[in-house]
Amino acid sequence: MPELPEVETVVRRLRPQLLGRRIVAFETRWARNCTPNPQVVRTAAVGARITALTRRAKYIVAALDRGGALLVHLRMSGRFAWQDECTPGDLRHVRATFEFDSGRTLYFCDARKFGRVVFAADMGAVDAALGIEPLERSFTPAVLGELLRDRRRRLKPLLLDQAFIAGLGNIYTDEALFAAGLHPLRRADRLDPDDVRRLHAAIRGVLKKGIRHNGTSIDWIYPEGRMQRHLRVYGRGGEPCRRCGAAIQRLRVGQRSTHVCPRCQPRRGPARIDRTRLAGRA
DNA sequence: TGAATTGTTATCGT
DNA sequence: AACGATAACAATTC
Repeated sequence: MPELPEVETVVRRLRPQLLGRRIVAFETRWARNCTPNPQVVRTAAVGARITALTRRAKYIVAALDRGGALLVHLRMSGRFAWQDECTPGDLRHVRATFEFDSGRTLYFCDARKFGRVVFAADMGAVDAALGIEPLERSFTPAVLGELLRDRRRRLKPLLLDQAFIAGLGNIYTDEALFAAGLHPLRRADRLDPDDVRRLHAAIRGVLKKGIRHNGTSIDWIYPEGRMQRHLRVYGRGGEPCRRCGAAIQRLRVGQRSTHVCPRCQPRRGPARIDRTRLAGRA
């Protein structure tokens, strides 16, 4: 399930191959995946040149010289594969094809058909619907603190909300909360400044590490990453915490499997001993 | 056979 | 009434 680091890895690999290329043909083999519809996407795409290939949240964004942008969301199982490099597995799940003026054809393969190909005439509207980019300079501890302050949701579903912060999925959310020592059920507005600082550093830390390792491999869907060897809690239910040895718990939060170390991530803030008050009572 | 996966949407409750 | 929680949904693999 590609998240920010996996999408970033895909974008970086594809960028030199797609930049400046003109799309000469587009076909979809699964009309429902085209937004708003296949006709609009094809009309916008065919004949257009790609002037930039970037990432916004978990979207791959191809800016077009004729205006607007082509967006691809991989969702659960989307992958790109060049026609001449396709595996038999890819070939079974081709949902859309892009032919370029280079003569090569790029397949969008997607076993579960959740992926989306979107034409956005106004990228500003897309942008406005998405939360802050955690790796941009504007994402500071102070900004995160402000965003959290007036939210009463539990941390885990809030961090997964793409309109709140862009790019985190189940894996990196669990890893970030562990790295910050915060329980996924903690309420957003109950963090103290030090909690916020640790969460900010943890989010950026796990995402950067993910990108450095080309993302996390997830069975056949995304085989190229190495980040899975560095996961501290995700997928480790019942195994000992690498930091304290306690058994990692697997729970369900907002219909998502959630992994937590009960000792490193207490449900309430760490029990700090207030010595002045103890002294006063004695 | 059912559990697991993502993000959006609809619905219900506070 | 706005926000939060919850369930359903799309489709497939192991």
